[in-house]
Amino acid sequence: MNTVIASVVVARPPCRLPQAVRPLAAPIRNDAGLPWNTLLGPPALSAQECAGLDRLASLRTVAAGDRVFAHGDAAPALVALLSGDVAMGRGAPGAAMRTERLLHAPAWLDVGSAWLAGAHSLDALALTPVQVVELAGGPMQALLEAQPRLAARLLAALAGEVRRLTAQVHALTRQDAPARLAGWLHERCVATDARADRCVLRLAERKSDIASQLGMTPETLSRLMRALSDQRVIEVDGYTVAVLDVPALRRLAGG
Amino acid sequence: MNTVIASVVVARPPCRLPQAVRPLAAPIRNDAGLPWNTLLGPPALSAQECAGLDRLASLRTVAAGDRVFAHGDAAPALVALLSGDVAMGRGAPGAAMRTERLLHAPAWLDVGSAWLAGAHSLDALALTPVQVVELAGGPMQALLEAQPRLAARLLAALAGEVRRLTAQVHALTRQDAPARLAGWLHERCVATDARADRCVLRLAERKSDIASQLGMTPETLSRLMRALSDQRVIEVDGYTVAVLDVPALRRLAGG
DNA sequence: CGCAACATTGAGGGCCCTCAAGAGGTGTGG
DNA sequence: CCACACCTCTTGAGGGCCCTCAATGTTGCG
Repeated sequence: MNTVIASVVVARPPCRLPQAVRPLAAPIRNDAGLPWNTLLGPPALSAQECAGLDRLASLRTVAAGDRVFAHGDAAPALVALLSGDVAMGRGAPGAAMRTERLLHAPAWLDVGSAWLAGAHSLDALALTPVQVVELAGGPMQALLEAQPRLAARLLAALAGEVRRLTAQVHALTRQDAPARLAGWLHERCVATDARADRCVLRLAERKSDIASQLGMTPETLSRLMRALSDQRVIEVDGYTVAVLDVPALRRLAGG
Repeated sequence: MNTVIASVVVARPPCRLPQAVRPLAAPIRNDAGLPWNTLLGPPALSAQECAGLDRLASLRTVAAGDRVFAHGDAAPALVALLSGDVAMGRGAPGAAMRTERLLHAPAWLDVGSAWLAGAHSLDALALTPVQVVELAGGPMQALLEAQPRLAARLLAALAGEVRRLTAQVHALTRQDAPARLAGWLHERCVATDARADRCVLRLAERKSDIASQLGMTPETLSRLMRALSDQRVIEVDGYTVAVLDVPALRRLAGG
């Protein structure tokens, strides 16, 4: 008998998102403008600055289930996500990757590594068909000399990453699982409406991905959500979470 | 009777370090050159770039036990440590602060917040008499327009922070306490001598600070060190750790 | 209808924290 | 000089938090 080990691992989306959170197939932007202003935040860039970035930009598409890049890969360029969803994490190739962060376009995938002449420190896995833009490090450095104001924007982008990561380290070392979940929910509430005492959140990702980002297991997340429901702090219906008592969340988060 | 609440809290070093790790009183540099090259790494800066930074630099001294800055303070400037030791962490004023990171001069204390027009996200507590240099954000931005190459150096500094924090988040969410300790020791060995199978480390900080940075308690750290000793992977004598088996450390760290 | 993926719930156990006591080292005041 | 206070580290006992494993329910798809 011809025993051929033919288990070719077909690249495919690693997960099936429930209908409720499945992202609508976002139309790929084919019009001229790349979303620099969204990536770099206000104030708006000058036309000259946008043109400079456009000239350097190199587009690439990645199929769902493939990696945009892998940890350890040389990182010669800044990488930003133009369309689609990407999970950042680390895992052996072929094996399931544990998501440490989930990004929806538009967003930077790696705005730092290129400056160190180093390697990406995480894997980036396309969850949907994905389009990314890359800005080669060397030409980018030259562009900064012509357009020095761009540098401040990139510094701000990196500084934001530092702030986010610092907060995450603090949460992981100083807060237990209930406090981390309360903090995560509270942050989302504030982002929706800074003053309201109640708000409604729609979860845009699988609960197991949320758990993974919070450094806990899906089982623990489920139990904690149940506990918050029992305390009447939230009401959970599938992927819709109604927050009934925002101050209680802040209290539970320890702040 | 005149009951005067006279318990003035005298600012003093919050801890007593054992002689073995107590830093030698480093002479304050009063000579002209500020250590920009050490802070920003190779290649060396041009004389013009150094002069530009010198012009913006504003020195400040902080007594042992005082805060260089507190979390939530407005951060109008980049802050670097010129001499002394500083513990970064978060804690109520007056209360004991849990160290999340310990820095020895020269090093950046906060190279990011100023770009966000935001606030420091951690407290910085002087453990020894400390001298810091501050570079105001606005003038700094102007300097970058005159000296665009400086921007790349600052981007690299921030990118390094991002890489370090990303690794720390990964360790905290994906490794248990023994693996984190093994990884920490292994990293120090590699920094000392990349190829050797054994090396000797001198701990430059209290073990409780090491534990705090690794997200565990001093008791757990002590037990783990004992366990590694029993396995003949390391030998501990006070603040001297002799690593007998570097590959075993790498294995225990899960990589 | 069967299958696959995700979420939920329960039982059990291991890791690590908390609390407490004691040893060793360092600075202070008598 | 020496007793004492203070800080740190170590070691042990106990317990709680959260992970692991397993079974079941739900939803979407072929």
